[in-house]
Amino acid sequence: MSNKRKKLDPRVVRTRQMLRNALIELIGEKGYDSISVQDITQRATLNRATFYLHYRDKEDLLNQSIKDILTELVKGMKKSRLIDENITDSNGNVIRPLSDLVYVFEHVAQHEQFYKVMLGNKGQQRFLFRLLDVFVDVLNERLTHSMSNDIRPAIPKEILIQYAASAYLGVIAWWLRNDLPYTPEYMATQLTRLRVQHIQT
Amino acid sequence: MSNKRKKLDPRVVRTRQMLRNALIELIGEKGYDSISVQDITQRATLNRATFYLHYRDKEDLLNQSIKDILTELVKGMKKSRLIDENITDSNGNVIRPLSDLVYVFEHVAQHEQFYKVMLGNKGQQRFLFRLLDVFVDVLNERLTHSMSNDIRPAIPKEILIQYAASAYLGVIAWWLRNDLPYTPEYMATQLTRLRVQHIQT
DNA sequence: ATTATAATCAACAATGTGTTGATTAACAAA
DNA sequence: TTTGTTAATCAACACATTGTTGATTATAAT
Repeated sequence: MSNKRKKLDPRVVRTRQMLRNALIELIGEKGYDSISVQDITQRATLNRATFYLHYRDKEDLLNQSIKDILTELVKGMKKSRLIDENITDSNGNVIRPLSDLVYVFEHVAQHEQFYKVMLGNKGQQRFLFRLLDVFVDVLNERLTHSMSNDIRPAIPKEILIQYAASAYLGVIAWWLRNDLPYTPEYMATQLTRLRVQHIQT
Repeated sequence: MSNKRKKLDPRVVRTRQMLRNALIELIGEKGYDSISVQDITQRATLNRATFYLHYRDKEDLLNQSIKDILTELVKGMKKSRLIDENITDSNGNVIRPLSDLVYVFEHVAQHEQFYKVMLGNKGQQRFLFRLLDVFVDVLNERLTHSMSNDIRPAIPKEILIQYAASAYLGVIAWWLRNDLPYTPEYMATQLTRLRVQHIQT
């Protein structure tokens, strides 16, 4: 996560981890709004004053957590994308999923609780939109790389990207709501299939 | 909106409307979380006690507003959908948009401030998901009506629906963020085009 | 004009906030 | 193991927000 010039007191690490876990738990239970700093420290079995030693308020705590998770996601996707080719066979059928999409689902599965809460009914919309931005960026890169055969009537690129990025997000949220009923590979394959129908790889 | 057995004191109507407007304004300004009942009544130039005469808390106030808007949306979409045929020409090209989609964009434009706030960064995720459900329901109806030519490899219907519904939602949110750069008809046409690429009308 | 009810106002206990200063506990390095 | 450093605890603080109350004023309907 965050390297602050080599030194990091284990007590600090422990405390922050406990606060974050407590926050996520509580958001899932009663929603972000009705949580007090008291609630968080109580759940984390820490003194309330300790909280203010690390974070300005619960807002601050949440933002830190979001930042860490998304940094990991972006890094992982970039790494996965290096090994991407041969998505379709000679008939244009999808034979394997885009590897960065697979990574996304694996990453989400690994942080299931966090994503379940944040992409659920009681989550924070800020996170949802920041995640959307990650997908938008990725799609933007892909689309600028491959603007070849334009057969279909022109749909503004921006709309196309928003369409697809939101669709990804929605499918992921559905996957979480249903307790990950399919494997990451399977999910990524479905999205890849839907993708090639309106975006030329 | 809501007809409560004919009688509705004009003072009540006025008060509730002022409270709702104040809430939406404030959500857009500083986010739902940091709003106090005091803030709301102050903005609405009403006494704080008056608030509790109408709503249990700010949660309650928000839920009422959401309910009213979505009821109007669903009703309008149902009405529009009665006049739906001849979407594509003989070549399969989209010549006009699905009429209920046009209505959606018109409705959103009419309540621009509300949707801008609720589908923006500081909005409430609850609303987003309830709106998503509206789209899911519509798509579900459509898909059960027309399960004909299955050429492509099977993608679970539920995934397909979540994909499309989320995509709609995302495009609408984008449209709002960019201050409605296209007409409702144009937007609906784009979505209709994207639709026919993976869902057979 | 009279009756009903909505809105105002001041006051209330209860809860949460953010901060402080003093104390105890845990860490890292010699 | 001892020692200096820093993290965590605890009690206490002034302050803001909450939800409710009872009495009063203002507005609507007949």
